[in-house]
Amino acid sequence: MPYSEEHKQRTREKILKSALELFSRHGFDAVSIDDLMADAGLTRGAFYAHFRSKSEVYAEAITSAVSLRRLSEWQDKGEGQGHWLKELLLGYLSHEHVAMEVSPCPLAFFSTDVANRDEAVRHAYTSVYAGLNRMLTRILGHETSDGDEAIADHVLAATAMMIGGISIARALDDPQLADRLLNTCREHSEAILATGGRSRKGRRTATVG
Amino acid sequence: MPYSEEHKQRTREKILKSALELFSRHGFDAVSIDDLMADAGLTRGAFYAHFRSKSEVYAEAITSAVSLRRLSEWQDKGEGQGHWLKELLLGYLSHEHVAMEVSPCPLAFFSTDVANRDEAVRHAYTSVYAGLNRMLTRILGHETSDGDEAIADHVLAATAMMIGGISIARALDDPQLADRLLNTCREHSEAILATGGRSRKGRRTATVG
DNA sequence: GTCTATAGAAAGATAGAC
DNA sequence: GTCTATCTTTCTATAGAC
Repeated sequence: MPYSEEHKQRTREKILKSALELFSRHGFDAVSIDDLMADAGLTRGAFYAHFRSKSEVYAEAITSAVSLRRLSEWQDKGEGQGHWLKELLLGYLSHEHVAMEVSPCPLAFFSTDVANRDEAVRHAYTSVYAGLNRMLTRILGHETSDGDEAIADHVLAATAMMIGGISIARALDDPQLADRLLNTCREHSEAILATGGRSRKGRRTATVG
Repeated sequence: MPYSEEHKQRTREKILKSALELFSRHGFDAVSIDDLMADAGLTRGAFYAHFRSKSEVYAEAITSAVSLRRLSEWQDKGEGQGHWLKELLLGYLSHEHVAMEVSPCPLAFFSTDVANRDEAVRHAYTSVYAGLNRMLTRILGHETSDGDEAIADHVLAATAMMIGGISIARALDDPQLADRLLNTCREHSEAILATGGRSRKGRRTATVG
């Protein structure tokens, strides 16, 4: 065959990178397969050698976007947990993230769009969301006896504030208000994560499938 | 003229009601003007006697959806503030809201979609969002000397968690996880609103245009 | 104000050459 | 694997009758 397996893999990743960028910037329906493939440096026809449908590439973009690996590396840096947490929140709730100067988080940029898509897309979103919260719970040392399947309630609340904060900031046309929103979400979510839910009655955790 | 001004107004409100419902359920691009007008009991052609474009009806749907009036009434009920707050959060972060059995909040259901639309839409979203936070700040009695233009930072953080929580819950395909998410967001946002930001350094507030 | 008819553009997905 | 060509559907917006 004239194209190596490795070449196909590289092309696939190029398409997924364009997908994350374009779907984040314009939404699912506003991006055509023409747009997507042009951004990846190819044409329409090549698309279907990699994905069966537009919906499939959307789901794959969600799954492949979140580098949980990177989150894992952070915890092993040996730096203080407080410092690590501050860095994470500073990066996530930042103007750079709103302006997409860094890789956008699909949990925030796709959220309302995902609710309107098919079951496979919603499942991909759920997996990534649960994975992120599981990882954060573990890194912060708040896991229960259920092992790394556990997600702490206060982590869910904190990530909801983070995702909500950046989503709203992106929609606002008032930079000053967006700025205040990002700052206060950063402070409050840090407080929630740092206390480890200890300030709340019954530090409840549970497992998810 | 064969149609009274009152009749036109009623038709307009019917279209806006359908717009909120359909745009919430399917997203901006997935709703055609045909769909919208059919839901309102009319046909395509009548649309342009009420709105200049699809984008305009979207912006109007955001503005007209949020009944700040209702929020005002609540505060005058004379019931304890804690009880009032609990009711608000129970209604907002509920399955009924996710399932759209009550009128959906465009701040949550439109958020990522608004970021991709034109300036008028983003301005409508910003106005409604600022108005909600201003109102909550005032009702909770945390306003500053700046008057009712003031928005308290902790209110911004709490509404971000509320909006983020319901947005994510809607996207998830795991009802159990969605349930836990709604509950923990309710508890945490209530805690943030109830303390009035007193647990945080420098209870900062500022004005917005 | 509301209707039907239509113009004009663009979309998702497939077919077949290379 | 990637290309161009095309089928088929759907959309926004306008025109003109009532």
